[in-house]
Amino acid sequence: MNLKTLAQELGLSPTTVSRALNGYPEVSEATRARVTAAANAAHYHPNTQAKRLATGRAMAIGHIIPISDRHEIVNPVFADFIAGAGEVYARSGYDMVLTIVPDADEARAYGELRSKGNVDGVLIHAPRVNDHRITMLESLGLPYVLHGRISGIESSYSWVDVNNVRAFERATNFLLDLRHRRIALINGIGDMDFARRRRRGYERALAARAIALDPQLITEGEMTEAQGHDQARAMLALPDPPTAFLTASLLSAMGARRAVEEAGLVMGRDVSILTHDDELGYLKNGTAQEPIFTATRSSVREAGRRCAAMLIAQIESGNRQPISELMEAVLVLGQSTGPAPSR
Amino acid sequence: MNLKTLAQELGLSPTTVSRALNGYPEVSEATRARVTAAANAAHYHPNTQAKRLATGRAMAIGHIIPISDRHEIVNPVFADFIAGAGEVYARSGYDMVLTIVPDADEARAYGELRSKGNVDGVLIHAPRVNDHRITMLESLGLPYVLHGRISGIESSYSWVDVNNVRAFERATNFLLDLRHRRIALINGIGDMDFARRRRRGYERALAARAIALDPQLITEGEMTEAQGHDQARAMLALPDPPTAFLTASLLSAMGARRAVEEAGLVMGRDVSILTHDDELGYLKNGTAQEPIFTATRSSVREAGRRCAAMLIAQIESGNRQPISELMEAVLVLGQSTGPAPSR
DNA sequence: CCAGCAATTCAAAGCGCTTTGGACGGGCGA
DNA sequence: TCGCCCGTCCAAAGCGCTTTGAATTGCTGG
Repeated sequence: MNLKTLAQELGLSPTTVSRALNGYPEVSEATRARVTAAANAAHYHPNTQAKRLATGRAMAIGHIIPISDRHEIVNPVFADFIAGAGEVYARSGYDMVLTIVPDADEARAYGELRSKGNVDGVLIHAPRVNDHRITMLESLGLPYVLHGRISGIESSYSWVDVNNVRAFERATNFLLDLRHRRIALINGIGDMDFARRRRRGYERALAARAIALDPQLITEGEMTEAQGHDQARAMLALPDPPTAFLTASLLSAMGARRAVEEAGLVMGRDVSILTHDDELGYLKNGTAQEPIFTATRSSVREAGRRCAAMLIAQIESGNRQPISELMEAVLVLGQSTGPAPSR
Repeated sequence: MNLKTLAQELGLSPTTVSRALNGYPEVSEATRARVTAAANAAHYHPNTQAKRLATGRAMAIGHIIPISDRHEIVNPVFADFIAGAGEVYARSGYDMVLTIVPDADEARAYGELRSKGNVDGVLIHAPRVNDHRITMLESLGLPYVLHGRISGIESSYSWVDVNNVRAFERATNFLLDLRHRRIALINGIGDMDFARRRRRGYERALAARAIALDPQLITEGEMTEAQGHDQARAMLALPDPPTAFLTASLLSAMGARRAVEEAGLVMGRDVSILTHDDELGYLKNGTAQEPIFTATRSSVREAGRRCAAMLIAQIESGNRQPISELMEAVLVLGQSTGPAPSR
């Protein structure tokens, strides 16, 4: 079933049928009703490719996911982000096209996406410090929105991000208020921009109370259970071990908890753990009313929604002015933190 | 830059240029070389929409992801599966288009995908018992491959699946050989087909040794850390608690381990845990040489690759004969299992 | 030397839609 | 009554590619 035959059946021209279905005013309401009725009855949906070719709009948003041996971007956070963005795309009639590329080919992938014209814009994930993608996209002239920010870049660009500095500064202050002085940071991978910012918040809070940084208490890595466990265990074995851990993800926090328990200590009493919680769909921090871990909480799915909405707005308005949105994390109290044990 | 202008610059007709680039034989090697050189220099890539319209092939595979309040399909397993499939798509020149829909609209989404013609086929995730999607896709005439199987359906269809029955039968037998008699099953959601099959394997092994099923030792649910923890804790509090747990995912196993440790027991000595491990990229079961949990192991990413390859093969061959592939899980030995403690 | 053939190349139609520029007719004001 | 405008509809061009059918060229063999 296509436009032409539908038009023939109705005794109308394709022009009129097209206009009726797309809500143009130069068609009488009577025929519009007749046309929509017939279209529904015939389960007619205009061919996407033809529509795209005629309008020059791909009605699709690209996500490029680099895959490397070094580490995985296809992680749990990514899945939830995608889900949030996908909701918005679906509502707005956009397709989501995912491209998995070996990370050596990433730049080429953007260029091809552009020149093949199969997306109207792209969403950029997991920016690193001094990430080169922004300059590349600028030169391509392809609309984009960044999930996160890039510390090394001066020029302005569109982004949605959590206020990571503030979140981790508050978290650190919270632990300091509980009289913790040996606070460890189990961070995400060091050249990820969000990890850099979290560390900055942590350092700022310590500096404000004139507490010297102890490099032994700062680690980084892929945010897995094993990372949390191994790094926490190593730090607990130090001569002067930390009394509190700040972790970058729920998985790391779970690993840290295991290390704490293995050491015969009680979480929340002997050792406090405070983590960032992305509110992943399948990895809950207890219940909303009763969290297990005290956490800085910010929904990554919501971030996905906002990124998508922002990108679509940019595309449809044709506006190239960069816009941005900073989300604040809330600090929720769980059972994993308590006053520092007195020595 | 488009075909026409490229052809003009070369002093050739669009026909010839198109043929040169697409490898048709009726063009001399000399001009083909000249054309490809010019195309590369100009960074020319044929417009995807136009190509699709002209060829009638979308060069895209659809994944429909229903989203419900009840539970999340956007889970970690999904992310890894997607990554595997995406690798194959990228190599074969296909796009991956993800559609997120409220699960009430799922059927409609397939219909639209079909009639709008923006995919050449679809990959079906997470089949349930008596899943209706197969019959629907058959009637739509849209090529598909199923990741998993559907117990209630007699007709044949294309699928890739792990031999879940056998995996869990072997796992159960392994525990039985270690003299465990109270073996608990912490399963995935009950109406998921894979959960049903795993349970069948478990039941079959017990039946073979004439051990009665104890419904108190069988639970199901979303495979999260909390599920593993809560359900294991409840079972450990029974008058006659299990000495071994069989869990459906690494996350559940981690939860179960926590419950075991909270009860003052030692995993691998007092209580054994054996889990299924999907080999997720960011959720490793220790290292390959030294697993933490004894596990039935099968890479879901590899499953994604095989599903994608199978679907593309079907599409390109035009073959509508159902094909299928059964993957066997391997049983790897970790530190989480040991002989049943003597009473 | 020319018919016949293979190797190259091209013009033009077509994929299914949108959109521009008109055509047509009815109602209104002058 | 006539002219004009507005509401409604349509024919045809065009989006950028592929592909059919035909044209052109250069050779070969009789």
